[in-house]
Amino acid sequence: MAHWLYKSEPGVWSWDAQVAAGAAGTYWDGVRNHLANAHMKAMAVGDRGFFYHSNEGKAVVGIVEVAAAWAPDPADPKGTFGAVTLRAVEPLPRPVGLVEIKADLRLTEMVLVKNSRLSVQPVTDDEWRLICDLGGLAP
DNA sequence: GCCAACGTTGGC
DNA sequence: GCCAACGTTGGC
Repeated sequence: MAHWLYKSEPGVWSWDAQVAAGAAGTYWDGVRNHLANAHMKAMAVGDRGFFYHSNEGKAVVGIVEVAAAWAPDPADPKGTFGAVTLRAVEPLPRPVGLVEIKADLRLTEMVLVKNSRLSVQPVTDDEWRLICDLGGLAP
């Protein structure tokens, strides 16, 4: 099963808001980047991902999973862009900061480090295990 | 608040 | 179809 990372500015949509949305989850709309869109199209229900706070916090704070597969965004007249539905699974006992990720020589190839602007990113199995470990979770 | 990196737009 | 200009993102 593939792993992913979703960025969100906590001032706009925070981890707490995601948790409050409950098991039904929320439609991750607003993505207008083709690569991010393609990643969401590739997701399967049940795929897990990291929830990352950008700008403020700058840390992986929790785990989410895909509750519903990609569907076109009604707000996009062309139907090109869409999103999956995400629900919160559990918080990281210890958030893993960007500084910590950048300092770890095993994580230098992470998309978060190499292409920090991409809002939805793939995460390798190794990266997944490492960050879960750093965050105090069993992978 | 600045600026680098990236994506998109539009003129040619 | 190229590429310069512009807007946006996000780290610092």
